[in-house]
Amino acid sequence: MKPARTRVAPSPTGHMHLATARVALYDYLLAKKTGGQFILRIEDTDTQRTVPGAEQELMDGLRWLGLEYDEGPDIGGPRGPYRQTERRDIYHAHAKILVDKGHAYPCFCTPERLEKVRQEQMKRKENPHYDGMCRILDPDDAARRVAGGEKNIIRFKMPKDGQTVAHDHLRGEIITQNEQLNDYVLMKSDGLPTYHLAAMVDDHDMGITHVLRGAEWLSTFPLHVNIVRAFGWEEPAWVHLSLFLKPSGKGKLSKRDGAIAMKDGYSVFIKDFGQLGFTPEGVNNWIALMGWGVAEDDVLTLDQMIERFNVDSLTASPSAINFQKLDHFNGTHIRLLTNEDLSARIKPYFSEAGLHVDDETLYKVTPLIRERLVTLDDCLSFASFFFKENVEIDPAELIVKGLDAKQSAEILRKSYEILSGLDELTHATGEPPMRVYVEESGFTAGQVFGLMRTAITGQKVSPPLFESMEVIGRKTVLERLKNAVEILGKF
RNA sequence: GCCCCCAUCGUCUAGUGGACUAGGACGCAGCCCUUUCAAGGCUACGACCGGGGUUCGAAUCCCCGUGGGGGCACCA
Repeated sequence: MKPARTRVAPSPTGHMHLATARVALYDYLLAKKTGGQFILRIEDTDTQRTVPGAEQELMDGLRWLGLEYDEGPDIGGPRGPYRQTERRDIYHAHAKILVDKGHAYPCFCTPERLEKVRQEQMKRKENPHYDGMCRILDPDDAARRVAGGEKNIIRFKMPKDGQTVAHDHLRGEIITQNEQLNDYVLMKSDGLPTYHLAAMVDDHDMGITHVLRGAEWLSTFPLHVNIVRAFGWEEPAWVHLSLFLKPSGKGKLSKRDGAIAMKDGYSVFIKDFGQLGFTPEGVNNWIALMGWGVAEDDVLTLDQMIERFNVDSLTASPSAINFQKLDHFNGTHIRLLTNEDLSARIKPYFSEAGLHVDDETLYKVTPLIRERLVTLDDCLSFASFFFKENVEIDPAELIVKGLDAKQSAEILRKSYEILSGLDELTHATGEPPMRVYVEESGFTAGQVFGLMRTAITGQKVSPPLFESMEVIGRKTVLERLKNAVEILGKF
């Protein structure tokens, strides 16, 4: 396959969300697979909706995911600029070409008139559309009015008869009766182009070979094809990706769903995932498989995805997002990390919680919790006690089911005695004598070890007990046992 | 309302006319392992939207329904 040039072209109007990330992922995979380039282009022609910081968030998001682009607004490239507001002249020149060729025309209608026309059409139960008032103007007259400074916009002159046959890579031919199509606006009164013109011009100008975009563009697809053909350009391969649906499957996933997801510790915004303890690997794997059919072995790293990727195996039907699957992929990829890597990744969560973490201890703790982590921040609930001076114990937790305070105290006293008799406390030295004690005492392993766990870790759930004690160290373990006995003594 | 797209387990999907008793993954249930929680292993449950064609043969091709989704801006 020839090297593909792909692009992700988001508009900086809000937080970067899942759908943008997936388009970018597939763009990236296709480009890397074929030895081509992946480009970031900012579509900021709606100056009203542009929000400060959104562009930076997009760039940060792509980098966090590991989707390094080869060309973009901040790094430049041979086909720049990569911000549409910096390409005004290009669009004006191209709009003029279409007008000169008779494929577009100036329109002098006011927004007020347009609104009135729309109202009347709706009253008559017609489809709202431009009524073509300026389409039939004499081109020379129109040109004179424009030259005279009269306010105007440029509309595309859509063919009135026949049909448009457009080819979507995943769906085949999409045939539209031209009478269904509208004379869409190409150039707005603010002097900036609409998406329809800007994207077509840029994709051509930047040598894009494959246009991957959301299926919400399918309805204006025939328009776009007509624009490209009016210029006489070769078309890219059009790939309309299936939409992401809300977890319920009811309706397209929207930015508003972010707030809902956040309550459960999830998000639809890329910026949040790191904070929530998700890894780029997990997120990539998750979104990759919504819309891309992999028969088996679906745990994939970016490199493995590149190897396996194939545009033909993308799916056309919409997919409901499923956060449980994100958890699964996240946990799986965490377990795939090396000890050093995982340690480095969980360290910030401890720091943010105000805990001082020394690397030596951390390297010993990480193997103990790695297979228990679903998200990186789970490290806090499992391992905070390793980095605290004292643990807080709920006295009620020290009374194990089936035992009274006296018996519990006895177990802990005996444990203290056994462990304090050891020169060294490790997993290997600590467990055998305790096993013997369990055997001889008649208490169950669950009772004895459960009590010790509470006393030493302050938690009912923790990493394996003896491994944990080894990390904590003999001195601290004994202190905590003693402390627990004292607490029990107050009963 | 009009136009367009889609349709396999609850969810993501494999399947491109015979190898389908329809495969995998998540979730769910059970069992094993086990000092807790996990991880891991095993097992179970679970789907071709309906109706017509085409064909010796259809999950797979065609048509019609139905359902779901998207779009109908001087937004992208």
